[in-house]
Amino acid sequence: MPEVVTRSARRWVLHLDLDAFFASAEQLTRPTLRGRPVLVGGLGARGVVAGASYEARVFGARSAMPMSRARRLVGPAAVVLPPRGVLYQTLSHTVFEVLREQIPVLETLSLDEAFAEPAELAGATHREVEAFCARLREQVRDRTGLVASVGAGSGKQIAKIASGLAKPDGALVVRPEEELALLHGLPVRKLWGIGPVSEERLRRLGIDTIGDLAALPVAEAASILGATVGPALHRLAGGHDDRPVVERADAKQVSAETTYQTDIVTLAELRRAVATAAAAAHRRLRRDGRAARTVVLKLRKADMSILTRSSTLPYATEDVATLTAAAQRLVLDPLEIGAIRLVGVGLAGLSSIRQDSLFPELEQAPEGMVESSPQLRPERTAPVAGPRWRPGTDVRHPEFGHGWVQGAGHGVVTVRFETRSTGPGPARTLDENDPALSEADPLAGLG
DNA sequence: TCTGGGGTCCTAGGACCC
DNA sequence: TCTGGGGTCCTAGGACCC
Repeated sequence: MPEVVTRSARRWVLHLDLDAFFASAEQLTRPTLRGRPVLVGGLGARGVVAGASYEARVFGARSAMPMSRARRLVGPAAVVLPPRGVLYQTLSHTVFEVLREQIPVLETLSLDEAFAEPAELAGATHREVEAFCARLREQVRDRTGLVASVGAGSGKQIAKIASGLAKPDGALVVRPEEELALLHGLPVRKLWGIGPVSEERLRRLGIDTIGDLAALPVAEAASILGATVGPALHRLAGGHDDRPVVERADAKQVSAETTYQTDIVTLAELRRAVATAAAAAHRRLRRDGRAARTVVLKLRKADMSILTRSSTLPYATEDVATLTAAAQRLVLDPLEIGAIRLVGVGLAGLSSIRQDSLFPELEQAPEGMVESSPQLRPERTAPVAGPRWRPGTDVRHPEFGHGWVQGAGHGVVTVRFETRSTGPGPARTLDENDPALSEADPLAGLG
């Protein structure tokens, strides 16, 4: 047994969170959008908000809200854009790189959040931690143009709560002697791990604040919230949080799912949708260089209930035909179970069997040519007879440079020519068939 | 006007083995 | 003709996170 080092040094955990990340990334690369209410998310009838700028939040728009509702709240000034995942991933990567230059161990939670426990802050004073956080925020802003808020405290829970309170564009370092009072005054829902169901269950019992939860006997917390989660949350509510900050492990599962504009009602349609989802999930599997043993089919019915079926193969494989066939064997007939709005395929039981090949180009064979029928429109695609250019698309013009489509229709397309460094650019209306106009890489907007 | 997509972890029952 | 207990794997569902 290694010797246990008892440290009297005060522990400081940081939580960094980018402010309105998706919307800010749009405003960064498309200067015209700065100061305007931006909604990022699905554009179709079943779309939801993935990110809302602070200008849009003023009207009550929020993440996870149906886009139609957010649109109505914000009104005609709303700028609605499809997500540009590549851009967000690239910016996120840069932000984490900046952080890693000073903090070697980083626990990323998502594209826009990370925990850190800088060794140099062990035993630091409140003032020193504040200075450190200020420096981090400044560096993120200087190097990426993005605004991050930072929270700090003696553990992950308090650090995360602090960053939430620090938003927008702030930092909050909670003194150890102030933690309990801060924690106990907050509603239980603020505790990481208490969602709508647990919140309601606690509310019925008159437990509204984190302080109320902490005052409960552990056994009662366990009976309300579960034998594992209950005691864990009870400890957090009492301010006990010694969970370490560790690098994220490899993903345990990859998946791909699509909500369709109109419900799937026939077996033939469902089979095509499963093939599409399996192919997309397989692309992720291959990108990660992994093989999968378990295939999970996920169906969301029209009533929003979720049905899953899974099957485990005798060995892990990266073969798309084998994995797709396994998914197809799990399919249920919509005529029997009812209309289906979402189809997903998950691949689990992952192992990294990828070996370096002498002839890697031989493995770059084209994807299985699986296409959804014209009737099966995923949420993200344009209407069948829509205009040639979709709003939000990145484009390039040899004379005007990089830009993005603001609107299209009636044979013309309006393009805003600008990037991060140009400042607000001019809008030009061009013929939709203008041969000089071509689709461009979203990352060109970072120029 | 309804409710995305990508994940993690927990629970509980049954099969199967020793 | 009765009867245990532990461990592991698999499956299905559900809560929760951003």
